[in-house]
Amino acid sequence: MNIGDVAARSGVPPKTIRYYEDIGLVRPERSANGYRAFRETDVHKLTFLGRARALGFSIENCRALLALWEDDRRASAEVKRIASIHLEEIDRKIAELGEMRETLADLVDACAGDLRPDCPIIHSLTSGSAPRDA
Amino acid sequence: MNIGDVAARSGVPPKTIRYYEDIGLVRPERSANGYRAFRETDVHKLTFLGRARALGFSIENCRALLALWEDDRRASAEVKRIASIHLEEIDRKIAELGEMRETLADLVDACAGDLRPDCPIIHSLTSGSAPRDA
DNA sequence: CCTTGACCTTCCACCTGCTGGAACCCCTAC
DNA sequence: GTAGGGGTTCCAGCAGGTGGAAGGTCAAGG
Repeated sequence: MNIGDVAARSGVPPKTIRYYEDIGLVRPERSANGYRAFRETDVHKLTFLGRARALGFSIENCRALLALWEDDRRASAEVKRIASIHLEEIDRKIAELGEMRETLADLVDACAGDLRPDCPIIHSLTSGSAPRDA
Repeated sequence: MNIGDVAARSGVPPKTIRYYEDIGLVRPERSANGYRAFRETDVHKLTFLGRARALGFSIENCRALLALWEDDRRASAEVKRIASIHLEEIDRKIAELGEMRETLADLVDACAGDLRPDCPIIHSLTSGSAPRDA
């Protein structure tokens, strides 16, 4: 199977597949003409990678998950551990973005958005106070 | 004022300040010895930048906001426009992370996390089905 | 006067995770 | 034979810094 077919079937773009080979996530064979020759398992691997990436797992986590995926004698605890840590990280990011959102929404709300130069957003970025009062 | 003092007062690390000079966000003078010589306004600018970055504004948005900050005749509408667009982007990111979180939380929840190899997380990444039932 | 240590300078490499493009090869169809 | 749609390699670049090496500067202490 050529890279284009694999890309179509796994949903991972050819460029990305080549990159994944580069960093050792997949190791396709080579045909006589120099083309990468993928097996069914490679398609499965890449699909797996695509899903893991879509859940926000880092490449390094993907590498670990892939190893566990390939290991019949894995302990599900290890998978759960990786996923839990990642989940916490996502929660942290959501919290961080949520705080940004709150502050920013308040500022946008407080700004008249007209032709006058006076602007609570600029003011807040300058002096660091949120426009809670006023 | 030397870069260390400015860093301490603005909260922006020296390395980052140099980088900001590199990309033209600040333009400190130079002392006879070659050291960067910052004025009070540079401290204010960097503080402004630090706050804007903390709110997640991109460097290019920061550049635009800085220009508006320096323009006495700005229209607050322009500031609000930039902030609103950024706010929408944050909302999109939060939504995206929220979806990841949901899926991942379900998976983590469904995983026994013991010594057995059977794992809904791995299974979901393999076959694409969430463990809604079971 | 010399040294020590904390500054400062520049430049270059690295991080994450790809993506775009150039220059080239291969294979099939017409 | 030639046009097209594959494939290949390698190099550069995105954001937004960060780390480190090699070296210059300056104030204080011996």
